[in-house]
Amino acid sequence: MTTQPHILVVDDHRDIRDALAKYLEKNGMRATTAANAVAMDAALKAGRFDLVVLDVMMPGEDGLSVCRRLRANGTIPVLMLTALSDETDRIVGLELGADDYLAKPFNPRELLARIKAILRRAGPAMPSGGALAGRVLAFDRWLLDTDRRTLTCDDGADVPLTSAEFRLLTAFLERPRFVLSRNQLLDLTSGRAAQVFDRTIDNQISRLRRKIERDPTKPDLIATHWGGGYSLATDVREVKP
Amino acid sequence: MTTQPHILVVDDHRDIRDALAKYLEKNGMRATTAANAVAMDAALKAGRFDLVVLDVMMPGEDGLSVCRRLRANGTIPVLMLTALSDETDRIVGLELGADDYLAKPFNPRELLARIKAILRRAGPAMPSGGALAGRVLAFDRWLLDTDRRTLTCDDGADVPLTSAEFRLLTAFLERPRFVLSRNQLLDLTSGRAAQVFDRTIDNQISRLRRKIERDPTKPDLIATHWGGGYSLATDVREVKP
DNA sequence: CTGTTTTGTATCAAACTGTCGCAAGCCCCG
DNA sequence: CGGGGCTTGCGACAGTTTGATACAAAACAG
Repeated sequence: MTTQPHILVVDDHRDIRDALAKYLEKNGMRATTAANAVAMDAALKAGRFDLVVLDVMMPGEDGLSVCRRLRANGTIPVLMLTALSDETDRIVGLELGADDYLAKPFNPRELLARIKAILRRAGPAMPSGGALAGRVLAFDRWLLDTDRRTLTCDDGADVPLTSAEFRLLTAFLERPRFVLSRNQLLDLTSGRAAQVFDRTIDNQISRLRRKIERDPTKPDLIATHWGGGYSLATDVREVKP
Repeated sequence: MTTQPHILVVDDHRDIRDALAKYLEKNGMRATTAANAVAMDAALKAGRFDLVVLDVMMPGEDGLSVCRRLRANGTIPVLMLTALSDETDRIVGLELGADDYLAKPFNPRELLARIKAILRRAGPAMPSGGALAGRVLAFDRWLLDTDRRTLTCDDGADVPLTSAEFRLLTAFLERPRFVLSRNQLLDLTSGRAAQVFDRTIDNQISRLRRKIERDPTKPDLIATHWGGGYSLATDVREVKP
């Protein structure tokens, strides 16, 4: 596997959450944690994940409800955890669309094995243009054709984008007005974690700005948030294909 | 799923085997049974299956051994059954490549749910060998007749494809919008692994582009993913035969 | 206003890709 | 059976793209 799989661990117990994340990271994966459904939604919106490990028993929105919601909105694989060894509960979870189910207390090695089994199935099938494949998006005075990866200006000028620029722009267009940290952007564009002094994203922002900003000196479209990251400072609408 | 999934049930107990097959058939699947590893091999050779339900404890070749063999020879999903509830056994099965594991005695409803969960993942990526046989596919402004191996343009022009070009194009058409690495493409088109500096796929992509792209200088249909591979940047629809 | 941290961008080396040309292999046909 | 034409794999080479480093400019803290 060239890039590490990214796992989102959702559990209300901090100790379980952190231990699990640490164990996954020790075994060649990237892990992010969320304490409840709300935090999970934020994380999903902000980053790209390959699988969600979801505790059924949580205060706030129930794990089963969350699972149904995830299934309705996308295809991200879900592995459910529960303190109950109740069979009915297990079946309901699977029928709601979970990909697997594990009863607590569990052996972390088994969890890892199950995660790998699911990823083996789901992994190789990654769509290319993200959720935007085949669409045409309009923002500011630009039109982005996600198939041809070209930007067309109001005045008819065609600006070609490199692969990295396209992925960066796409990350923004999927989350207009949302502030994304360098880490998140690096995750979204190349699926890797940032190194200590990583100016990669700064550079790509700079290059992208040079192509799409009216005046790259005073950026309009991509805003800098000091100490925070960047955001797309305009709305995006989809053009009927 | 348009056609019923076809399940192969491998268990040495006739009563379990038959009851399971009947239950699966009552729930919208096709089921075939085999009493041991030898019978399973015969069945796999004779028909196309979507999943194998495999008992671990069998006279003759052991279920774990069978699982390892299945995994080595292909990608068909495997769900293991066992009388033991031993955790180690379960983990070994998963690490050998089983997609899931269920301890006897089990609730058939849970088995069905797990089968569906696996198929949901494995389903979209159907085995390639001639999945397109006898069909006519339309994409962009082209029509590909997979039987006659001819490519016809909107304007009526007939473009002949070489064997390698046809296999490459087919690989893309079976997985529109999915990024395929050079390794995967080489595997799909000629079944071999890439060498260190292997420009074979680059060349074939170049040749294919010259035939199907409007402007081979600025490819529209086959997109390059820097450091990743290539993808078909358009949808594919099947034309009624 | 001064020192520190963060950001923007130029520059460079390395990695990656597109394409050309050649040679070996294959097929068809005379 | 031999020859010509096509197909295919491969090395070579030039042009892009990319990440890292370096340093100046900008933003912030007191």
